[in-house]
Amino acid sequence: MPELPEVETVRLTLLPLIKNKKIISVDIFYENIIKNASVLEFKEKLINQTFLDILRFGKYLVFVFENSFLISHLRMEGKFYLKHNENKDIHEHVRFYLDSGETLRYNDVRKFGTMNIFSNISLTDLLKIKPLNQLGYEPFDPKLNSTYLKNKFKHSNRPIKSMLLDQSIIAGLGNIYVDEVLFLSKINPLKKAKDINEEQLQLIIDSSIDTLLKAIKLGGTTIHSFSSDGISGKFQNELLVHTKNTCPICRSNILKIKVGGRGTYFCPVCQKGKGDAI
DNA sequence: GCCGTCACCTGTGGGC
DNA sequence: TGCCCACAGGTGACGG
Repeated sequence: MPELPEVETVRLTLLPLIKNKKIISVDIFYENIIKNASVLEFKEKLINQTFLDILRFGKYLVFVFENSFLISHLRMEGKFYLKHNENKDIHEHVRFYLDSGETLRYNDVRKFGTMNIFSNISLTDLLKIKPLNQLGYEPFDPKLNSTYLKNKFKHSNRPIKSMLLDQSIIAGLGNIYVDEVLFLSKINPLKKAKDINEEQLQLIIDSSIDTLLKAIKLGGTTIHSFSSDGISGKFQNELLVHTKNTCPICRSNILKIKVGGRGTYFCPVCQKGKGDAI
C-alpha cells in the first residue's frame, strides 16, 4: 500500500525511464480511474505531450508536461510499469503509448487509484486547488513543528493515530508508518490527540522523519503487492510492530486492534499511557 | 466544526 | 473441493 516512501520510490524509478518521451496515444480500459475529465478530454490533453518531470506532494504523483499536469494517486495497489510487449494484464487500466515504442501501463488490482488531468495552469495555481491544496505539511517540512501540531491537536478528542493519518495535517504518513512512528514515540495509538504533550509531539516529528528517510533509502515497504516498475522495497524487514507478534524491546505480545477502522499494531507495555483504553 | 461510518474494489484466507 | 464471507485499506461523501 503506497505511502510517501513508496510513492517517492516510484517517482525516482520512473522519471529516468520516461523523461523527454512523448505520448502518442492513450488507451483507457477502466474509465472510473479518471476523475475530473471524460475519456476523450483526458486523451486530448495528453496526446502529443512530453513527460518533463515527475513531482510528488504527499502521496500524490504529479506528471509534468508542457501544457498539462497529470495528478495520480496510487491508493492501495496502484502501480506503473514500462513495457515493450503488447500483452495486457487483467488489472491494467490505463496505457500510454510513447514515441520510444514503449508503453507506460497503470495497473491497479483494486481499482482504487485516481487520475486527474489539468491543462493550461501554472504549478503555483495547481497547488491552490483540490486535491493538492488539501494537504498538510510533510514531516520533512520545517513548518511541521511541535507548535503546528499542538494547534491542530489541542481541541481534538480523536485518537492520535487517526490524526496522524489525516493528510490535511501531515501529508505522507499511512497506516504502516503511523504504527511505526507511534511505537518509536512510545505513544498509545488510542491516546487522545489533545493529550499529547509538546515533548511527545517533537518525538512524533523526529520519528516520522527518521522512519520515512530510512524507508525511502530502502525503496519503501513491500507487504502485499507494492512495486514500481517491478522493484520491491526492503523496509518491511525493518518494521518493528506493524504485522509483528512480539515487541522487539520488551518481548511482550504485540496487540492488534482497530483504530478509526484501521488495523493497528502496538505494544501495550512500551506504548502504555494515561487514558489508554487497553 | 467534529467525528464516525460507509462506499469504492478485488484477492486472499478461514470456516464450513 | 468448492462455496461463502470477512477482511485489508486511502480517501471522499455523508449524516448525526
